[in-house]
Amino acid sequence: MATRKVTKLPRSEREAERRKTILRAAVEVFSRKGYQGCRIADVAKEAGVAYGLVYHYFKDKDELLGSVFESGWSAFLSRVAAALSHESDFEAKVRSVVHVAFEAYRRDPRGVKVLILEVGRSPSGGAVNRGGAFTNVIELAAGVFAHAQQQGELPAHLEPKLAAALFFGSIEMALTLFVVGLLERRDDVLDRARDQVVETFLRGVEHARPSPGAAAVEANPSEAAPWTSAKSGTKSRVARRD
Amino acid sequence: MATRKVTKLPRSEREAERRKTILRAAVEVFSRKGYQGCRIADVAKEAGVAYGLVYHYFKDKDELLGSVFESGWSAFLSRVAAALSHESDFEAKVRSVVHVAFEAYRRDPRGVKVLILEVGRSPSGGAVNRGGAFTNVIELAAGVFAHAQQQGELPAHLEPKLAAALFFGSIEMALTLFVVGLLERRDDVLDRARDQVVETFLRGVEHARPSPGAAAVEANPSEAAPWTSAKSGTKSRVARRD
DNA sequence: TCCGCCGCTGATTCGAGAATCAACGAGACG
DNA sequence: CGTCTCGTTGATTCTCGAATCAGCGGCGGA
Repeated sequence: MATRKVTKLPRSEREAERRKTILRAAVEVFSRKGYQGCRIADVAKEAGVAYGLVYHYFKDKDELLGSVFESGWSAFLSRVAAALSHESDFEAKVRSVVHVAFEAYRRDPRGVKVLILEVGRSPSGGAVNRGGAFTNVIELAAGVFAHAQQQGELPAHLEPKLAAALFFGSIEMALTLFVVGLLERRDDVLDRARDQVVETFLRGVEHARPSPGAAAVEANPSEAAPWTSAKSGTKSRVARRD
Repeated sequence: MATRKVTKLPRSEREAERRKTILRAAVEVFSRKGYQGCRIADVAKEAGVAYGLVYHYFKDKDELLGSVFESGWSAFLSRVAAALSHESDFEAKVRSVVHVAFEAYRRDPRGVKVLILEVGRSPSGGAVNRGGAFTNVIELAAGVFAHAQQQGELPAHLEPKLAAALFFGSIEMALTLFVVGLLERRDDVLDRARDQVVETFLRGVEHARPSPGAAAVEANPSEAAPWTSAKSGTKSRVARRD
């Protein structure tokens, strides 16, 4: 968007730029039509380039979609890894990973949607090793849980891989609520949801604590039930376009 | 499987039987190749019928796949509803729904895989109203949670829909572990996993209690860590073929 | 036993979209 | 300023699978 052809870029940079443009367009189309449903022609049109150019940058459809997935997923993975390395105690780690996931969604709902809707779902034949990616996060997280168990921060009888699955399953489905529009994509809603995910995972539904500052809200009846969006007018209508 | 053509059935019943055969075949192929990836020819071959017959029973591909989804999903929904109506207190409801889900997986892994891999994931254009189905369960469960809140069994500050999402997200991802082969599909593993799902959801990872009878196991070192399957030969290479 | 209906067959048709390729022209380089 | 390179174009070709349809034969009824 920003750079029109006005700015002269050296050959190589212009090329890399093109490639990224196509990749972005692919994410866009992919998020609308799904892995199998999208046509190369759509991607080309979305990117504003000729049909054939897509094949100049990517061997075939599989490679294109593979790249889309790859770049999104590795970005997410590295953010998660970074978050984990910044924190030392278990609760903080859990909190920061959830934070990363929600932040990613806030930043790029489309991209997250693509990842959510495709990871681990689709025929084993596909070029993209989604199954492998799925396995990776699960095992990364499982390592964290196993470590927490050794530190005595977590009951020893839990299976770490399963704990990891419950963790990411919660995050994924929570984000799915937003993706499908059951919850409104609004900052305050996202924040409270994030807290509830963390609390429920750590302490269970029965003992989940309210979001920090929720007490204040509790005292103010007019803002009492932010979930049910009493006054529809406020921000409402976030530009739905998924 | 059981009935060959030996047993003479009245016309109408034979037809209904055929229809079911095709539906079953569709589930099978569908679970292998995915919604978009499967070809009608595959379904016909799998069912052992002529290509054209598929079109005799189903208007087109979409209707076929819609029926597959519909029948599986409605069966699941009614079991869930039944389970809910049998129990009165909150914990029991949670436990029994998880039980239903795991039981469904035990009975028909392929079918569950299809539901898991397709529900809520795919372009909104699809004939099947998967999104609607997804919304349905979430809202069914949300009702249960809201009711529990009124009974004081659950903190009032939780958003019921989100709680429902966390609940089903946990179940789904737990089953996914089995579907992709990260956990072995064995009765004892399934049982323990089921308990851990319930416990983690109700009380959180930090306070999840061991499975009933785990204490007994705890006392017996040889059976100590069934998760990590000390003796390697046991689990290893689960016959990946989903 | 014979007739006619209709469940069933699978080769054929048809369209959609993936992948190719020959040609064009803008920038690089002398 | 001319030429050459290569990014770019989009019509063309080719593949693959959805949907059709004309006819066959098993089954039930008379």
